[in-house]
Amino acid sequence: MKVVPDPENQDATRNQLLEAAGEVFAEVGFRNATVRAICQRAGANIAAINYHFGDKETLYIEVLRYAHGKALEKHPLLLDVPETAAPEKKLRAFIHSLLLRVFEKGSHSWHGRLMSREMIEPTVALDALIEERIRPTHTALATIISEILKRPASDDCVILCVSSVFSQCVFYNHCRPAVVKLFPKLVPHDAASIENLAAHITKFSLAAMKDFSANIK
Amino acid sequence: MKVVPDPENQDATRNQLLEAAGEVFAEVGFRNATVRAICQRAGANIAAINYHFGDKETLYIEVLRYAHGKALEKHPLLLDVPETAAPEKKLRAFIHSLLLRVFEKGSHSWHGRLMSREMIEPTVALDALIEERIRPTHTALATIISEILKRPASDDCVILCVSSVFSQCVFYNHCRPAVVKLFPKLVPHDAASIENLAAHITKFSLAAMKDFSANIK
DNA sequence: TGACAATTAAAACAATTGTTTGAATTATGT
DNA sequence: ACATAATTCAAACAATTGTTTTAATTGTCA
Repeated sequence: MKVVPDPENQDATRNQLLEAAGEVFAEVGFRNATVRAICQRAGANIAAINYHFGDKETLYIEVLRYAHGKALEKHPLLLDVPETAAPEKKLRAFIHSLLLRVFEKGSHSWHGRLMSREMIEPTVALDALIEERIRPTHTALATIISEILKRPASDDCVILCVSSVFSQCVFYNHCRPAVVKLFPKLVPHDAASIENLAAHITKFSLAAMKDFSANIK
Repeated sequence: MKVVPDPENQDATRNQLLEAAGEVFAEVGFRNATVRAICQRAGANIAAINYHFGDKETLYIEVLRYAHGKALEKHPLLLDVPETAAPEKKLRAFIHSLLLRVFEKGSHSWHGRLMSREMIEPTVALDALIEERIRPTHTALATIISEILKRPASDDCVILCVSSVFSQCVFYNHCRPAVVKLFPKLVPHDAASIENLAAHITKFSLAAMKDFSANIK
């Protein structure tokens, strides 16, 4: 029987495989990633993936789930903002948190790229990713914007503004190579510049929506 | 010696390879695309790619160049707007043209996806793509926004707004699977709905920037 | 027509892929 | 300490990859 003596070192190779696979998948994509490269980076044997996960595809699905949990655990949807705060403050916190995930520098900087790849080259893991991760994020943003525009969250106008705000944040995830090449100084490099970018997107969007709620009859 | 009797049917297989390769590369990416699948779709022999292009990578570079030319030929940067028009009208025309390329339905609908892939998984073709295609596009947009904000095109504020506008358009290129799944009715399906989306992005951005130019000292 | 270049065709090549196998090793419970 | 389950390991497997080769076919000009 399996006993659980030390949950820390439990399944050590399994966790190392998840970490290594996350990096490799983010670097070269699912199909281009070789199990040999992953196992080598994890310091494991070639057969380790099939033993612990069954096959390469199951490993990929588990990696997405793993990265998902780690990312939201580190940067919750809203940072330090009470539920009763003004929607404008919530919007700023939401944008800031999303940008922190986009520009994550730590050992899990690969999880953003992993999501971008899943958009461009969907796999069987996409549906779960959308339902478990992206939809809750959009719902949270839609709630905030619904308050700002004073219209129901299902309103076309709210949905369009959600996309407008969201797109400005994930833009740096999907077009990083171009942004780095065209506007190097636009790419945040530390916490302060991430906050600056969050300030711009917040200001830009609030100004746009202020005009919206004023002009719409 | 090679003679050129009929420039239409000249290099027929070569063109068929370019078209077929464009579709396949857009569908599954460079590494996942097999020369067998491309040649089969082009109705050519397995060895045709190596004969006409040398190798698979050269074919890919040629495909990007080919798609680039076709796309801008069909949808110029500015649609039916004179050089002397108001910058607000130019902005609307620019956004509309960009969205037309993003939602292109014709036989070259794959070229947008090809660009998205190049961002996520850069190849040797990326630098040329940025310099020959993306930089001119951004420069055109920066000129328009520079007029609207009445600030030099090199101003940080202008650059940030260029990104804000641009991101709202290409968002539908990079996150199509999620948008289709989360807000199906948001995805334009004909010329009229593309124009509606262009109207929203234009209105959203103009409202934001109007506030910008008013508040910045 | 006949010689020669251009193109197409089928087959085979070497390299790499994910996966499986079966033995060796380690850890665990009594 | 022993028996048993869990895990690791090296080797090999079958399938697929881009490319090359060599012959057949087509087209072109003298």
